[in-house]
Amino acid sequence: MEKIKTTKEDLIIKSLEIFGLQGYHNTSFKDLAAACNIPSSLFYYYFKDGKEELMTEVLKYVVHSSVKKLKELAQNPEILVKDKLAKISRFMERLYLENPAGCIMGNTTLETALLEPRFLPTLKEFFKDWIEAYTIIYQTQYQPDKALELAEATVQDIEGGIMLMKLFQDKKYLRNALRRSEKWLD
Amino acid sequence: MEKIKTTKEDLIIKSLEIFGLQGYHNTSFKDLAAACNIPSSLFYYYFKDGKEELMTEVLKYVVHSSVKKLKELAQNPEILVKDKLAKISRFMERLYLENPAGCIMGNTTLETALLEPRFLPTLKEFFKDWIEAYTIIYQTQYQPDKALELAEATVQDIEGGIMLMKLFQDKKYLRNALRRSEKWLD
DNA sequence: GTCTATACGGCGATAGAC
DNA sequence: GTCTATCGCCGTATAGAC
Repeated sequence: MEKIKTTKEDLIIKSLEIFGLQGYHNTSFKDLAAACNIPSSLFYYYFKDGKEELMTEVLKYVVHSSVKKLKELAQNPEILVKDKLAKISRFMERLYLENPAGCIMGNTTLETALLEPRFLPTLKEFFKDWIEAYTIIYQTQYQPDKALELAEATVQDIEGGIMLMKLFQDKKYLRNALRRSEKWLD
Repeated sequence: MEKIKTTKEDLIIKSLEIFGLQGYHNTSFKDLAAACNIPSSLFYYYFKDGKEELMTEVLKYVVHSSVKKLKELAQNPEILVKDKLAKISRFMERLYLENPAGCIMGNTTLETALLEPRFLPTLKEFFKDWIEAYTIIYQTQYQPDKALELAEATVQDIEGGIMLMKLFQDKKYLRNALRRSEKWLD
């Protein structure tokens, strides 16, 4: 019988949700503590530098739980190229389509890129890896330069789609972007 | 000799700049007051409901000073269709290419769409008008449905491009999006 | 219209008991 | 590891003199 205890990862996962919904600056330890059912001071035991350190770990968690898997999928030689794009689209739909927060990495980029240098490396890694995953796939039918441009355009289209989806509460913007991303291969 | 006095529009324009750089929640009246060289309490004379009302007027100002002009341009019968797209691209470059804040409407959408219902109508109007402007132009060579989809894709591509430009400090993302927007016509 | 002064709450952060 | 208590600061907002 496992002892039920607070783990760092639990705090990160719950904080991820709250930061996604409310944004970084607008979220207080009181909000996070309420969601985690702990006193807010306990966060300083796990994250001694406070909110900035917590958010850094939240962003790193997102990188490792999403975009790293995307890259593995893109590099997997046992999957047909056409199927890879379909799988990535379904992965995106699972991540974003039912998530009112949208993409926390996009949110945090626009909110903090000019203000919090500590988040930049992780945010850059996220988008770099994401673009790389698409580039790998597009390279099977395009020259490297063209594949990179298509990958960048796809990521931009998707992030813009998540923005419009959040604003208009209409899933078509993300769905259409994913459809367009698949259209480049056949 | 005009008397130098504080006008509501001066406050709005200066606040627009600060909100763009720092975000809505992270900007205090102290920040705004310092930038405007007035005591922060004076904002309550011009905007009795405080920060929320000020931001609402900032967003309305952006709609009227940018996207409304874009629509006029798109509808102007005296300009060649191909030139319209080039003019819009140059308009976008002027607005965003040298602006570290990026697009305040995109920033504010991601930061507040779930939290501040008062901003939603103006944010929606901005993106609706922007998409409409492109739709009008694309309709000269495409069916209405296809023109709308191209317009939505263009706006998504540009907003995603502004995001990546802000993150990587590289103008290519926006430039490429604008180039792609022009590629659909000839 | 513009200012000074201030109330009041909430924030991040720390100390220290258990 | 987890808790209670608390500190000092900064946020929005208001009162009222000029």
